[in-house]
Amino acid sequence: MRAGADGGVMATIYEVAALAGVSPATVSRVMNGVSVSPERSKRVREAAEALSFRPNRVARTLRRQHSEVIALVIPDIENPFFTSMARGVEDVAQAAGYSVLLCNTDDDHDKEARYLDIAVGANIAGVVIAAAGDRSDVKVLIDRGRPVVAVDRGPHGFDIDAVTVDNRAGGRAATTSLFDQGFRRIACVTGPRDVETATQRADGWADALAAHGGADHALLRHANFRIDGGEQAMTELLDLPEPPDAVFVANNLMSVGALRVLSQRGLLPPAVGVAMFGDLPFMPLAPLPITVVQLPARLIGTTAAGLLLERINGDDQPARTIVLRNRLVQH
Amino acid sequence: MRAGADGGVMATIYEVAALAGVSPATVSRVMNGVSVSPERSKRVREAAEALSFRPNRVARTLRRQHSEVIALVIPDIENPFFTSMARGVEDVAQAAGYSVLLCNTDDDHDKEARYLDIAVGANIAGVVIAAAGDRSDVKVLIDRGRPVVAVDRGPHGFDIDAVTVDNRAGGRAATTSLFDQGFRRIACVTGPRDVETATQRADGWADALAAHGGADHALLRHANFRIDGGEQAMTELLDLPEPPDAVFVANNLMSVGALRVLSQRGLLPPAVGVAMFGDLPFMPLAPLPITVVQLPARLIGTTAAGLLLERINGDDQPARTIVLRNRLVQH
DNA sequence: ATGAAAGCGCTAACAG
DNA sequence: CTGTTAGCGCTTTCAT
Repeated sequence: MRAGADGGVMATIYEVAALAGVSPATVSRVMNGVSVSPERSKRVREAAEALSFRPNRVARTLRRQHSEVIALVIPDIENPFFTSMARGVEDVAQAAGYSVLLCNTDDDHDKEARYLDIAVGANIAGVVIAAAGDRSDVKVLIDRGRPVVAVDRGPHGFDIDAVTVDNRAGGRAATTSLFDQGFRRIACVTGPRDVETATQRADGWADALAAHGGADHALLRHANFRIDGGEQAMTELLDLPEPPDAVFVANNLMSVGALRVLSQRGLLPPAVGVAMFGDLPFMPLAPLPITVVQLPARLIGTTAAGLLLERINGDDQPARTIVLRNRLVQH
Repeated sequence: MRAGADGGVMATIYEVAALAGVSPATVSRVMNGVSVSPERSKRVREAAEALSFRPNRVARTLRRQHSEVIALVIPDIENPFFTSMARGVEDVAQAAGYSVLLCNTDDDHDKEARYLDIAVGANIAGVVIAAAGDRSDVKVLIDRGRPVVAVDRGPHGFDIDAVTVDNRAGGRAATTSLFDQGFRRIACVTGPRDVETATQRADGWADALAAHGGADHALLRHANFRIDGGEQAMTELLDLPEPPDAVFVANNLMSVGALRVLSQRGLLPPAVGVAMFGDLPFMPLAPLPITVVQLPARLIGTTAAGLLLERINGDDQPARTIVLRNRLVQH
């Protein structure tokens, strides 16, 4: 036994082989379930147990040129939408014997690029990515033949698998619902201009109002996709000379912010119309009368991980885009 | 260039060396910031750029016996407390050039053990772990000299660094606050018996009531640390012949469940007293009159990651336990 | 079914 | 400062 980095010990396949009186190749075969005589197999297993041998995955990866790790690249690990998705990815990956390397990009293209470089260098089997923006560059992976699946938002200009929802239709449905409830000055709080889900959802809002004299673009706000973004945008809207009587908020966290502001001003639904894209997480109270476009976050994750595993296993059919259904719910 | 796993190409240090007209060792030195003549250094950099070379971290790790990856082992990635913590860990790790391998154990000891085995085999530099239970076994890591830092809950019987909060004092303070508000039949909903944070917080509850005739243990409930656990326990309590007039709930998600049940029955605070351990995440409304023991989740993460990095860098002073302050807030 | 041996890409002595 | 070389631990032909 040799000393490990910090004085620990790491039994190798050679030591197991020596103890079991077989060759290293035989140990390798046993560890990988390749046919070995029962008698030797037993000796190997006992020797491995005795030495508390753990196969060195680093060496294996170097040799096989392929690791059992996938990377999950998301912009905000504190957003419940992405954690649900992460959970879905993790479940599927784990069941297939893969680990998940978590990459929180914070919507920062540099951080994202750095992570993708690491993924390449680590011989990652594949990547599920919710891109920081339209122009995220997954070329470094594609060039090396690593499969990539886009979720939620797609990096443009790459012909890769994607799992999304119909953002525009969702925005339209939510807004239409507000209109049907009798609201007429319907505002929209959406995300950054360079995030395609944000613009699509806002387009849906505009669509819905087009039939009724058109959307008033003074009532459109772009904010970050966080709570403070929602607070700020909602405050601005309420301070307008002619404030809206309803609002469609294009993501879950901004909805929290918007509702906080409304709540502070005593303007809770149904006094004012509220529709939101994505579920309000951890709502502790009996439901407010709010219109919600429910996103199948976990399903997005499991679906994406499934596609990725197929690609990892050699599937090379043309790129697919899977559009998952979002359900409109009236609380 | 050789074919990669899926037909991609991966330039090696040898190819860069050949193109730059230097030895592989020189390329390695350039990539690692070891002194090399400026002229050669430039040639190497250009060659690397031209071949879009990415150093193979797998090979490096095999050689160095040490990777720049730490594992974060948590029971529930969908719990905002752990995601905040994860965020803290990730920030510090990333700043120090480390990546984070996310391990979601789902409170399952087998899953946890499997992940720890993987961590060992992957030559992980260290582990931050919120153990699935008291008896989580990090021996496999300790034996090999890999540093481990416990957060939130500590696996017992190991002399390792830990970052915690004072659970008992928090439980006591929250309960005392309810008593001071005039409530007299104060129930407690806490987590599983084999999770030390759960029992400690319940002990705090018992402490607080000891001075006033003692706690009524018919009002104590153990549930899982999830929303449904809180719902179930709260329902049971309210259905008691003599229901409580207040409740101390020992974690954030169970509080959501408890409040949902209360809300459904029209029993919102201040009609009934509510105190909780951990912040209510994403509260969309103006604050209810609730007593909250605020946990510095992110700080726990950054602190733990800091300790871990110190250990990775060779610090071998005796194990430390850092107890972070939790603040009592009246909303 | 089993063993011998080469080599995955990199780093770190060691020698110059 | 620079090149040569020997592995890190494992898998996988290729023989046997």
